[in-house]
Amino acid sequence: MCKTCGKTGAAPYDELRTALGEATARSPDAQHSTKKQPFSSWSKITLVKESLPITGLSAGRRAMVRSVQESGASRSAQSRRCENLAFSEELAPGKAACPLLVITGPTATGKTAVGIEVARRVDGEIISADSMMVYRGMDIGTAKPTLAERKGVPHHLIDVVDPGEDFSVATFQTLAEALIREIGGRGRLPILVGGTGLYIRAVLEGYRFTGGVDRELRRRLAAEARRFGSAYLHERLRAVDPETAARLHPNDLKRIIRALEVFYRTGTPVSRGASAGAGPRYDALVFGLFLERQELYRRIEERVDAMLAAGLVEEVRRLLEGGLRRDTTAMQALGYKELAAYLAGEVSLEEAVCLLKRNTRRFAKRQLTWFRREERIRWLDVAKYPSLQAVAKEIAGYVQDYFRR
RNA sequence: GGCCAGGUAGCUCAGUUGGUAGAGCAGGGGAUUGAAAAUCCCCGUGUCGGGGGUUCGAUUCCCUCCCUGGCCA
Repeated sequence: MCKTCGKTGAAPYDELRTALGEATARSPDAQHSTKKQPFSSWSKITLVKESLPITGLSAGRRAMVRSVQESGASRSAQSRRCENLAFSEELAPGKAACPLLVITGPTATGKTAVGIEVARRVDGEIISADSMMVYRGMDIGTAKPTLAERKGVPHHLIDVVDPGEDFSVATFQTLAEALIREIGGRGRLPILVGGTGLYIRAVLEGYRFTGGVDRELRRRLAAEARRFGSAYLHERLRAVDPETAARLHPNDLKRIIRALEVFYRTGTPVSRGASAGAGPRYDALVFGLFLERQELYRRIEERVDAMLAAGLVEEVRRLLEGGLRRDTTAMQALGYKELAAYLAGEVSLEEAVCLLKRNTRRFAKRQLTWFRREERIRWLDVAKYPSLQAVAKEIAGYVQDYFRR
C-alpha cells in the first residue's frame, strides 16, 4: 500500500516485480549486450527511431544546434520571411506569414494520435513540441509514437539528442522555426504537436533568448547559493536588474541564476531585450485537447500502468546501465526519475509507481495552468467525441476552412 | 446476542478539562523568456455518525439508535 496515494488493497505490482526479477536473473548475457550498446543503437530494440523519414538532425542542422548552443546569435534565419506561402496566398493582410497548426493539451489526452491522424488528412508534417521526446532511447516513458503509428507521416524533433546532452527551448525554437519554413515551403502544413507549453509559446510569440549559456557560471552561482542562501543571490540580482528581481521570488533559484547569468554575459538585464522583437509571426491555428480532471487523472494512471507493462522499468535500467547520470535533465523526466529511485533501492516499486502517478497528475495540472492563459487555444473536449479519429476529423475540418485549401 | 475500542477534511489521525476544530498526505490556485516532464509561490468550514437530553451554549457530558473493528458466546 502507498502512503502517497492512500490506496490500499492487494499490491498490484507484485507480479511485475517478480517478472522483472526473473527477467534479470534469467538473462545475464542480455545484460552484457545492453551494457555496451550506445544510445543510438537502441532503436533496434525499440523499433522507434528508424521509422522517421525526416527525423534526426542532418549534419548541417546539427552544426546549427551547436552554434545556437554556443553563441547567442541565431536569429538571422528566423527573422526572414516565409518564402513559399502555399497555404496563405489569400490571407488578409496583417496576418503573419506562415501557416501553422498547433495541437497541444495536457498529457494523456491523445495529442500524438490526433496529430498523426490530422497530418494524414491535411497533408501535414509533425514537429514534436515535447521536451522529452527529443531524447533517444527514451521511448516508452515519453509515449513516443511507434514505428507503425508514424507510418506515412514525417515526424521531426524526436530523437534528436542523446539523453546526456543538453537541449533547450532556444535550440528547439531555432530548429522548429527552420522546419516550419521548410515544410511550408514544400507546400505542406507544419503541425506542432506537444505539451511543452514553453516550447510552443517560444515559437508562437517569437521569444528572444539572449545571453547564451555558461555552465561554469551557473555552477559557481549555485555554489554561492548553497553557501549564502538564495536570498543572497536575489539581492545581487536586485542590484543589477531590479525589475527582474522584483518579479522573481527569492526562492526561485533557477530563474535568479539565469537572470544573473544573462546579466554577467551580456552586461544588460534580462528585463531589457527579452520582450524586444517578440511578437507572433505565424498564422497559427491552435487546438487544445481537453478532459475533465477526473477523467484526465484516470487516463494518466491507466497510461502509467500501460507503460510499466510495456517495459518502462527495463528502459530506465538500460539508460542507467548505459552510464546516463541521474542528475541529467533527461533523467528528470516523469517515469525515469521515479524508477531510477526504485532501481537504486531508495523506494519500493509500489512507492515509485504511486509517486510517478502523483507527479504526472501534478504535471498535468501545471500544464493546464499554463494553457489557461493561452487565449488563442480552441479547446476540444476529447470525451465528447466517439474517438480520437473523430477529434482529428474535426480539427482537419477547421484547418481546411481556415487555410482555405 | 454480550463486552470492549472506535466513528472528526478525500485518506490517516490529533484536539477541544463544554465557548462549533487542526496536522501530514491527497487535492486546488498561481507563476513561468536558453534545465520547463524542470523550478518556484500561495491555499484547510468540515452536518466533529444520526436523533434526543442536560446547559446560556455540546463536536466535547448523559441517553438512545446506526455503522466499523476486536474479543466472548
